[in-house]
Amino acid sequence: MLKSKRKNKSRRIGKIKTIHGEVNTPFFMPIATKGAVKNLTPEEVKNLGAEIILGNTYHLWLRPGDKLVAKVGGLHKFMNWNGPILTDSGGFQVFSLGAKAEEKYGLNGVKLSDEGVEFRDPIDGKKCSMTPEKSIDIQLNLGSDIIMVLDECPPYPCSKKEAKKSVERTTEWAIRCKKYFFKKVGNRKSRPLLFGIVQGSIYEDLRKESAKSLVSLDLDGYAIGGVAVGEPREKMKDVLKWVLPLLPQEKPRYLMGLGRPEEIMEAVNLGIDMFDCVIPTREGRHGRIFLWNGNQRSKIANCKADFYKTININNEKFKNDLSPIDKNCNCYLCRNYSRAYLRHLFATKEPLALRLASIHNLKFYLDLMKILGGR
RNA sequence: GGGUCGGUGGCAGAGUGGUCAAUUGCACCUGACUGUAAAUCAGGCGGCUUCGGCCUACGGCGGUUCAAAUCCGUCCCGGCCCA
Repeated sequence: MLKSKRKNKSRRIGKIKTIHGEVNTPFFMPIATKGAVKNLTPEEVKNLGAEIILGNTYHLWLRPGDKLVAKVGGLHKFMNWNGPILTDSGGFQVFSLGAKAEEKYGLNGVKLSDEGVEFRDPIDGKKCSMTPEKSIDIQLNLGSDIIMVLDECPPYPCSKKEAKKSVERTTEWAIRCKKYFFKKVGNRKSRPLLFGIVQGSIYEDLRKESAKSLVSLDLDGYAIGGVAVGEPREKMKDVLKWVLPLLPQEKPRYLMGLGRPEEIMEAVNLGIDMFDCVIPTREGRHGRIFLWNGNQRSKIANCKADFYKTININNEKFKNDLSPIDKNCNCYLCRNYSRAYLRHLFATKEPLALRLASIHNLKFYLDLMKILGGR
């Protein structure tokens, strides 16, 4: 499925086969949590160079409901995206809707047990419970191409005791997911892929234990989760160095939720194939724009982190700046509009600002992946 | 002309003797954002500072008081009512 090329021994270039077609690695998945990449049409996302997107089990289960999506023929049809879709399992919401959210918003968070997770829907307060089997069911109903097992993503910092517990639970849940998945899928020739998620916080033995037990399950691919949750950057690199050698060469590796461009570059160089992150779209909506910095290709080839910079287009200094956003970019925004115009759109809260910023930042990320993949 | 209510920081609008350089909202400035409860959130927002304070400010001027955005007099300006 995957082969490695180039001088850099760890860096890999290959393809992943899914029901909805092949995807070239390394790749970045724009995030369509609720069945839409915010502010963009699927056609636009595709034209920016995205080959695969990510949807979320938890959100789509609550709204509009996986049954409805199944009824109309799956998420692809429902949202009019005919490329591959990876669905996250809902495990991350255990983390993101957890204790911190409770503190901050005064809402009930989540209750974890060996059986599964009990959530309270933040929008209407309704109690919902998620189990490994339910997560698989939902993802199958959505028609996902790459299904993630339900995992427990602990916050940072996390005591070793808690991290150990979460690894054990994540492994146990992965076993249940696999069992249930194949019970449902049977021997179908064309079936979704099922990925495991390595946890273990910043503890070497736990990370390794997690990776080994998941690898023994012989899943279709492996993700590394529980990173970029507040730990020091060096720790994240350590995690990759501990885990990656234990993962099978021929199977895809997915670094969940990452990241900043230089983090992605570093991770690709260490042997990661798949990424997803809200940064380009969310930060774009907040006015942060990613810009290429000169000879980006050679800089990336030389692993230099200064191949890009960011600006906050809201800053006053751009008020009268009639120059293009990024003269090294040929996206719709950069071809047609000035910095002053984009700033004006943000300042006056014109929705077009969000679209243009999302288009540009996603193009930046997707172009980065092309360069990293030698495409 | 008479009566009446009011004039507060870019705007709106609190405060009605000391705890007021003055609540709050908007605007403005800056920052954060990593498997999206996120077009969100946080901080700043008179000037100077050796960071302890100092100076100038609640329409103008003049008073009362140890002390006034707050009380009194007067003038200017605005809204409403009566002639």
